[in-house]
Amino acid sequence: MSKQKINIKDVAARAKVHPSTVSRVLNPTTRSMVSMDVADRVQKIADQMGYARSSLASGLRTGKSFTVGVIIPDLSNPVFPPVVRGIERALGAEGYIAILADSDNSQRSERAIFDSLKARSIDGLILATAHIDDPVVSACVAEDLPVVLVNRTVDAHDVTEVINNDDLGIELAVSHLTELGHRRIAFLGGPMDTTTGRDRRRTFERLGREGQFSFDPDICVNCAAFTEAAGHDGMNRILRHEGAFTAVVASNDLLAIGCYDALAECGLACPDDVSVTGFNDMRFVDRLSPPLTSIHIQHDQLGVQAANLLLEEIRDDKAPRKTVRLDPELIVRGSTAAPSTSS
Amino acid sequence: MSKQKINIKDVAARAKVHPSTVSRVLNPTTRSMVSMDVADRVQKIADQMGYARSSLASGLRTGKSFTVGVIIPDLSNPVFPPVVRGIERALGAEGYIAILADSDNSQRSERAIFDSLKARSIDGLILATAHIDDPVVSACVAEDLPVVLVNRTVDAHDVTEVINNDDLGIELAVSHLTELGHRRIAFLGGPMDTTTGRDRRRTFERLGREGQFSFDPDICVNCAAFTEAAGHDGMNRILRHEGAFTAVVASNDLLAIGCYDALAECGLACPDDVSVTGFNDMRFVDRLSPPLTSIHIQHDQLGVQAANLLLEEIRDDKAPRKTVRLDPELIVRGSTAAPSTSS
DNA sequence: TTGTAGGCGTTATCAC
DNA sequence: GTGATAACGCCTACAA
Repeated sequence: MSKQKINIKDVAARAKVHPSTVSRVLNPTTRSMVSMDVADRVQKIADQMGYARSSLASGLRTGKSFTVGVIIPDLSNPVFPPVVRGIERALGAEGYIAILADSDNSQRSERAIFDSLKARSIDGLILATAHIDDPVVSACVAEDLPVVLVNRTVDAHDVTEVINNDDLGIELAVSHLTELGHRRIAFLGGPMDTTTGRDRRRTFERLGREGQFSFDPDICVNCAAFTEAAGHDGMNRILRHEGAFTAVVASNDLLAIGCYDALAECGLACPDDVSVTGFNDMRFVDRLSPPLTSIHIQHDQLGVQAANLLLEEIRDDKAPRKTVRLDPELIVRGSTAAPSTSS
Repeated sequence: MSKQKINIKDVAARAKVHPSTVSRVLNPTTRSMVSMDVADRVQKIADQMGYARSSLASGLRTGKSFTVGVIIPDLSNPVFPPVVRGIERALGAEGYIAILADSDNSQRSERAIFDSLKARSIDGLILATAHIDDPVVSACVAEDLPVVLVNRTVDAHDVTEVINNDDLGIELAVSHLTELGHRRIAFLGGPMDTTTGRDRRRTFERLGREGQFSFDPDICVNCAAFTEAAGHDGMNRILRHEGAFTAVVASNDLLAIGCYDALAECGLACPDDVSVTGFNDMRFVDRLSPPLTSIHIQHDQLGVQAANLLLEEIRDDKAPRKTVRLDPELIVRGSTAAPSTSS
């Protein structure tokens, strides 16, 4: 049975060489130090015996664990699974694995997770949880732990990040609506302590001030979280105002879904009475009724590039911090239409 | 700076005690062996210095890593994220963490992932990927690695499993339809190499033979995968047959969505022409058009219980293998209605 | 090219 | 109750 864990010494004994020789053979970097015939023989025996290096022991010795932490704010938000898959695929290709943790949108548990990850001597960290002012990010920087932010970023530090071009995203949404003829546009924003929440709102305001439509702060709300419930709530706040509007830009698809609910409760039809745009183009929004016009972000690439940049930094201390900004795309579906002339 | 990792020796030096004493203090199990005052002092100093035990070193010495592997067939299938969250929550509460891997529905990569996990000396494994005959499960059993299957199971081994009561699920779907008056019911099944695929079909057939409706193998197909595309394809195969039917039982929500597409392409309306039931009640199926009648399974509990049973087995070699079968619930929505009298 | 020896940080075991 | 010692499995100067 392979029940019994076999180690480098066992292999050495069978191959009649010293354990260090076996170590050298099994290590791509040092393999060239050993003669071809011995190397082949050792390799064959190791395979036969089903030897597998203990990453604990080798990690202890070398200080590298080939393990990366990944913290996600909410795995049940369909934006993240594809990002996670991208991360895993890219890491796996290089022999790294991911410890995944869900912070449940709580900064406190993010911190706790971070501490627990540190104790496991991870080689690096990918954070999808960044807040504008984020102690975990600061800690990584202070401790020189390689870290890459994905989707969201922070203000303070020079940290590698792979984010969506949110300016472009909001521009696409707004110009789509203005081209349809909308002039009074409401905004359903996200939490202002995240860059995605804040920056999408900023861009929206800027476009308003630039005259692309008539900006009215009364119909621009910030939601407490990127959830359907928060979107529902936020939309109700907008509806309470007098300000007429013919369209809503939601800064996230879940908010848009909450918006759908609030509109329906008021007897407003989408897109006949109000057009709605989402953001992220998460899975299944094409099957809502009406199918949601949204801003498609490159979920997969977000993950893949984050992982690859992290590996670069792990391998090279001095690798410069980078910012990758991926361009999104407007996907027009049934939730947007020209404003009805009657309104 | 805490940049410099501090270890048990550093703490010992500062506290003027032997490293083993520090180890004893920091270890809940052995803390009682040391006098209260020394324990307190050491603890305080350790906290001050920001000491964090190296889980690598301690794992190497003790043979326990407090790490569990989790293999998921497809994280982008919305059934799994809540299961994963349940797993993580339960593991985290006990100081364990999860290495998550997505096998991409491929048995080959499942095997590769398994090997890579083994090398990381995980304490146990949770598999959501089980096939009826699964070499990875066999390997776990052979090597005495604690393993828990979730959602799907295997035939051959006596392995702890946390699964949905699929018999009940199909019964709920079928009796809902027969109560509505349906007599000719089609079946859109999953891959026959998974227990979920096979057993749901078996139950469906049994109910047919028992006379609950008229069973017709021509309108019962097995899909190659639990995906929309496979469901679409499968439904087309059903539609090609002469056999008239007024309802479809899909053995998974993604298949049901594919079914929606195929029906729409044929100009058949749901539920007016054909009623459809899904299975899993994954997130957002309540927002499809029409909202999908589905079998709600306890996603979260599936994960939580799997994690807890795994912890039991990790802690006690001799813990008996258990089977937990969670009862699902029928959620009636807009995709089912009485058959139209015209058909 | 291969062997030797020491240590990564922790803890089990023995001795005091 | 505390200290000393060895070992978990691996890697890497250094020596031969």
